[in-house]
Amino acid sequence: MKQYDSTEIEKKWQKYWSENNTYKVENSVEGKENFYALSEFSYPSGNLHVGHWYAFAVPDIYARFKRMNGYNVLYPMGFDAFGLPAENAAIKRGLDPRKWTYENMDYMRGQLKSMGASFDWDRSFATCDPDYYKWTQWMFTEFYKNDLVHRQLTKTNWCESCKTVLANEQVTNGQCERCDSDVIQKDMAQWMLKITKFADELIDDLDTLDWDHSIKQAQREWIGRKEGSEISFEIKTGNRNTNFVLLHGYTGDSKGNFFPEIRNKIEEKGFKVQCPDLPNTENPTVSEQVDFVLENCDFDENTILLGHSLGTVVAMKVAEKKKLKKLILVAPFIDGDFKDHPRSFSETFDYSFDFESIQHNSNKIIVLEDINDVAVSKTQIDNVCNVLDVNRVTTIAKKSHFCAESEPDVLNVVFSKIDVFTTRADTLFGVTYVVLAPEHDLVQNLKSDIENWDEVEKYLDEVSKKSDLDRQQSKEKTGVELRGVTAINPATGNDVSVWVADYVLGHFGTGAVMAVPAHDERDAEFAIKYDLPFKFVVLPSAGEIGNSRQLVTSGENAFILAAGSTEEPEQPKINAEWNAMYDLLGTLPDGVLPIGKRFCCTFTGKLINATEGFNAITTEEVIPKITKHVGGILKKTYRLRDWGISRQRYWGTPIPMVYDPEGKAHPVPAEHLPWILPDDVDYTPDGTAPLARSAELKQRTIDIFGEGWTPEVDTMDTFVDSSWYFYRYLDNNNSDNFASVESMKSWMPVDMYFGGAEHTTMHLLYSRFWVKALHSLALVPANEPYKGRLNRGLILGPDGAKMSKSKGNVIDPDEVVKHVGADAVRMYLAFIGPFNEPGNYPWDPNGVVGVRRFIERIWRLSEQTSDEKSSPDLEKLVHKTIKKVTEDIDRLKLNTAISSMMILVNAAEKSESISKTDYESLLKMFGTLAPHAAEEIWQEILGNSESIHISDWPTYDKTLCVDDEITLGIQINGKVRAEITIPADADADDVQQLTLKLDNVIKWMDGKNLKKFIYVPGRIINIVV
RNA sequence: GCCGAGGUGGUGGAAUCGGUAGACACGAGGGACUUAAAAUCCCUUGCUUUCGGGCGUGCGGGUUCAAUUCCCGCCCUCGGCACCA
Repeated sequence: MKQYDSTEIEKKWQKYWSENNTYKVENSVEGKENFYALSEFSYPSGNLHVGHWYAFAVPDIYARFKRMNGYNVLYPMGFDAFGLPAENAAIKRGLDPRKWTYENMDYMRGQLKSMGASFDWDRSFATCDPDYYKWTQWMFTEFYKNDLVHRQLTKTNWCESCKTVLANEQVTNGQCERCDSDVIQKDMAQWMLKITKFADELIDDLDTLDWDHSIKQAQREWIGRKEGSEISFEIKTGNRNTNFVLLHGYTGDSKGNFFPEIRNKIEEKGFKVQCPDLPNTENPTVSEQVDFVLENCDFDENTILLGHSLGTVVAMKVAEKKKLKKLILVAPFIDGDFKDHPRSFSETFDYSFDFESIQHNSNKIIVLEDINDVAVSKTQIDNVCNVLDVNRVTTIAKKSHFCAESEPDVLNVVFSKIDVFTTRADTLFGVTYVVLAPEHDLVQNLKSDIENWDEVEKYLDEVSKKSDLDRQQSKEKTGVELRGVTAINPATGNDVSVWVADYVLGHFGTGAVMAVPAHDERDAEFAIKYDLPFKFVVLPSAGEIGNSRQLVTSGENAFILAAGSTEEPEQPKINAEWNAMYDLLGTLPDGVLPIGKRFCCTFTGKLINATEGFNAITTEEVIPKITKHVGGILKKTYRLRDWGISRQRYWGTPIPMVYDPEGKAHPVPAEHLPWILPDDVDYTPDGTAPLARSAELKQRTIDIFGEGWTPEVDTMDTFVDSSWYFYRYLDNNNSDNFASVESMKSWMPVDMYFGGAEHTTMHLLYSRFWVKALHSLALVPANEPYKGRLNRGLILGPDGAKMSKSKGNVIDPDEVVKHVGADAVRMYLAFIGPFNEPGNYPWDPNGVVGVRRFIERIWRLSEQTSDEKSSPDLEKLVHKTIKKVTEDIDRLKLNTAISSMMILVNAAEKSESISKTDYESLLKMFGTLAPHAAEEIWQEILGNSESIHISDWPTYDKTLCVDDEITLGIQINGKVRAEITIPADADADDVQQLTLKLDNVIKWMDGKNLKKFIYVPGRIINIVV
């Protein structure tokens, strides 16, 4: 018979399938249900490795299984072709990234075809095709129009080596995940996608997905929803003599909406506020306004002077002459350089200032800048800051140019309060101090009130020198008190001290915490070190003493002890604070100590030796009550932050935005999409965006939009490209839409999505967000992309270590295919371990040869086929095997599916012959794993004329899957001592009689009396003596 | 520290509504065929043993006629989160 020549037949059938369109998929087929199987598409790195085979060839087995089971199966393939590695590799080799990428894709397509996978190549595409990124850009502009995208000045993760911004997900332990160099924080204007808007949905909708529990859990933790309260602590600064003068801007007056909230607040607190109507507001001259203020307003060294817009010019002129406590400049300027403004102020405004006097007279100067300001440019603010030593607060106003009735950032500068986030509002009565993160804006804003500023500044300096990693690892807590600043506990009205310490993180919650050392270990540590007081909150609760931990003090300090301390607490004493709590809760606390130098209470709330007779109340009940009582709000916070997608790189989707001469951003209209990536660019990275160097892009923008318009020059994070690619397979030639609604309705959501575990909190989360965003704009029917998800494991080198060139343990699949054939490689990878559980499996070169042997045995078994029926035993085994293989492939337990086929082949070889029908059943199952060999046998040896891969899956006869006779183990006192073969439906009494007659049984019963006879049909016999 | 998954021969792994632990394969040992090798085929292969048996699914307890499987307490590995208030 013919030898099995894998190289020859694989080439032959790959050609045949391609010519016969065997794997062509229609969007719908009469009488068939659609099934969308998807593998994460690949990056065109230039060469296929074993991981690609595991990712694509093994799921192909499942796709074929579903197809033969009557589904219309889509199993597509494309390329995620934009991105850093392509660009870096291209730079290294001095090639054009475009050419390099497309050449790689051509080469890899050939390699992918060698897998014998059932991809429908007509549906393929690459994300760098203008036809594709046109839609990426279109979606982005739709998001922009619907407030799902905004531009923001943010601290970004910057990799100095890659010269680009990284997403949080791309930073591991403060290092770049690609090149391991330290990531630094850099302030940059970034385009942000508002993923946080969907944070709740992204968590809650996980419940509707058929994913592994641990993948869902990882996403939940990544999003990191915390429910708690946001509570304000007012700051007491200055004294009763503090007074305010507020100066409005051009065309303004003291009524209208000139900071009404701020004026109310000032008055509420009993401070004097003067808010004059400046004369001639429609057409002012600076001298008349300044004179008016000097004549009509009272100033002293306790005056805080605030000016807004044109009012800042007046304010500065006033400050030349008056000594002030503070000068607050909201959107200031010191020149009349306004474009397109109805009035040039240069005519009547004198822009010569005596900056030295202003500086000298003003104890402190604060400048507020709105990054979206339409009236005052960044350059104008820069000019102010260059000549004056100011505290510059850059922010986003509620309304451009700080024109809203309520401008919280202005209020914050005038009247500071500390907003804290806490999940334990029930411990509010136990707050003994408040801590700000070193990055907190207030630290700078309170500068003039802080008596020990030198010390604070020194501390901030030290902290800024620490890397994130250092900060995490430093064991000892450090911090500095802000002397002269006091916060007020809103629950008690008591003063508490304010500290700055780096154990509070700037990026979580509000960047400030209320410290409750008695109920928080970190606060306790800090309080002990700096000798801060402890106050304990005990709710009358039904906690158990067994779960409790005692707190005892020694001297002034408190320590937390484990349960079981024998210290006897003294009788509780209720003080004023606890009475306040009682009033609020309507029930008396169990008890509160300190008494003398000893404290005692529990974490769970049950006081040891508690006064009896109080109603229990839970933390959950208390939190909303206390929060409401102090005017706080219940709030959720998330670990997840908005997704910054701007990259200062060349090889990516251009962000389709342009800026008008005022610098305001506009989306590129749909008719100009795709907004083509220019190719007249020197893309060598230098930290600025390569697109800024394109003359063509600049000219194109001017030609389309007009003189003075400039293009956005950043490109998008590649995770954007891959956030919607699964739609494009459905309808990849559609030029009117990214995919037709009908095609999305018939295929989406993806039934089974195969991919790597590393994407759990990146691609998998981003694309879920993307689909939800599209869904919220009614652009797609379903609101989740993937119904099923399977994370695959990793294929390790033969030494059990991760494959890497440096370790020399890399397996080249092309080499192995040459040696044993693609079929053996596919099957080996399926056999290596369960595909439905992500484990890491070492590549065993002998193992793949063993699988090749199995393929040859099936090949040779074709000689044993006969027109006669198989022997009854073999026939039964065939049906049992069909049942087992069907169930196992369906569950993606491919390893046991293969093993049961091996058992069948072992038995068939020993048998005289196997019926042609039975052999064909085996061959069909085998064909999912080894498509080429199966096709060759099917058509060339067995003489069938149609492809085996479009045949129907074999069926099994249930009655042939059960045995008439079964062999059971016999246990004596739980130990297996004998076995017996009996009819499957044997009567229990008969079984007992037969069993007790067996020699081995008699021997092991050793003459003892039978106490109990247990017979579990089909399972076990156990004799108890 | 918190959350999740897991720990079974020399190796990958099988068997979990509690019921003969180690299927299948790799490796190893022995044999057949061969001048020889490759290939192929057959046998053995958890450890131990005085050949009766004893011990064995990370460790220690428990429940049960019976535990890899269920319960309690630990240890270890991997993954996620982490000075998260």
